[in-house]
Amino acid sequence: MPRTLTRKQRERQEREARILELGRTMLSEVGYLGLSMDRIAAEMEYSKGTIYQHFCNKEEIILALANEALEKRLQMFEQAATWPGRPRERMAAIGAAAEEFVEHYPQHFAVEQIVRSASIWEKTSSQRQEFMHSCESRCLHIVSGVVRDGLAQGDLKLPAGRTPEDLVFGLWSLNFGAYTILTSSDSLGDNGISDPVLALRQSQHRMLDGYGWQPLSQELDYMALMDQVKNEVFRDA
Amino acid sequence: MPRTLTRKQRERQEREARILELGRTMLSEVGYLGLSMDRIAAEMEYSKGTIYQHFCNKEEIILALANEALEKRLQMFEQAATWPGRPRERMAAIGAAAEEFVEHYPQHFAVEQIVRSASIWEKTSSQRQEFMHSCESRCLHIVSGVVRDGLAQGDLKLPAGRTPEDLVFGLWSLNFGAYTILTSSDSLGDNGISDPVLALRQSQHRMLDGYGWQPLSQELDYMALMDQVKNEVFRDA
DNA sequence: GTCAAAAATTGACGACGTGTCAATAATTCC
DNA sequence: GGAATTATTGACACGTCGTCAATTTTTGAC
Repeated sequence: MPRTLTRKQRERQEREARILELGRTMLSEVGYLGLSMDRIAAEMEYSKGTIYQHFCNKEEIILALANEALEKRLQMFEQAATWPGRPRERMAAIGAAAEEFVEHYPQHFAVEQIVRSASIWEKTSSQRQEFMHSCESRCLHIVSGVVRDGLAQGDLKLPAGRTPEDLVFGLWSLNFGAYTILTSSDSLGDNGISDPVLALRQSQHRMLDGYGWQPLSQELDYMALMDQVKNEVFRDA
Repeated sequence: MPRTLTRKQRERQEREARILELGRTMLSEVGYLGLSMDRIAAEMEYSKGTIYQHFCNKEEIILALANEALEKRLQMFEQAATWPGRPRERMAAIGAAAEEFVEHYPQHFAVEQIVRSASIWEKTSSQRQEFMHSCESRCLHIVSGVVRDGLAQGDLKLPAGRTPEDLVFGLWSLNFGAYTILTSSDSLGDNGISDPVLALRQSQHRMLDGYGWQPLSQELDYMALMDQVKNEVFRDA
């Protein structure tokens, strides 16, 4: 047989993909609590036992979805980091990728939030945990690489004792926090925050300005650049 | 009767306080999923029905705890905002308050995260929801007030069309995101982020520097100032 | 002090969820 | 064709939520 997978194995994979597909939909529609193995089984027209053959608990499904999300974002970051231009422009491109990710795969972002909050972690296999760590780590590495390029070119200086990763941690926190608040608060407008996504962009760029990262945002229109990146790099998505 | 509350009413209040106390402990020990009305009832040596007299579901308990947390932080922010000094120093004082809050009431912060992620919101009474919004709003107002003071004194300028609230949104996101990541990730150290709390401080100050807010962090040691605020204002806590 | 009305408390119950596993059905391969 | 292997099933034990009729306790009028 020249095939690497038997028919059985392919069917199994397809079914697993269907479970994840359904899981993602359910998760974004009814949340973590609404996601039930019983309902997945009913919807798929398989018995519960069969579903448990694939994922030994709810949380495994969720972490598998989170891993898909992280992989997707990693890929988008890798693409964004190749943007031609000075390091600071590439940072803006990554910012655009982060924005695009949340906008285009809202369920993916929702899964990330869930994994960070509910006590899902303990119930999952170390294999998937390691995969998640690895994605996170590589993602961080891409961004800190751009910071290192900026440092090498003398475009910015870090305070004594601070690493590129510390700077990235700030950007990461800012992004994660902003989108978490954004998706879980319906009263931002009432509090004078009419365009939180724009506010997030500004905050990011002001932060980089604060590190003295050239060219500063007075010299270059990063808002326009980010729109351009979203149009040119991620237009097909 | 000179008393405003009857014995019955006082007993009721005390029991309610005990429920919340127990709820807070359980929540931080076993998480949202581990918190069960059955267990609360057993632990309190009352029947389930009695507990339901106080809170008509799990989520109400959690939101009540969240409200306590928000009230506590509001109080700390109010205190911090009275710090004598220029607006930017008062911002640093508020940053110190935020830090102190998370460190000193970790369960409180954990509750906030839970409310923002799990689908708790829909199941709760509008009364508690409004209280939460009100706390949030007042908290924001304190901080944006300091920004307005800074603007009035000419210490910073905002980009065209941006409100003080947009700036505060950035700081809020940064803080919330950082502490969320911090408490839900055990691999930060492996990724070169050895002191995330310090990284958060830096990020905040760089962001304010980016807005050109005087005095800049090169001119004034905000790290020392924050430590001082924590020692002098929040020493007793 | 007595006792009926009101209020508080109880816990069995139905509905639903998880994860298991002996029984059953389908598939493989000799 | 049929024994061995593998896949699938769904009843089951257990746990949780929120309800509500039944029971106990408290109240206050006499």
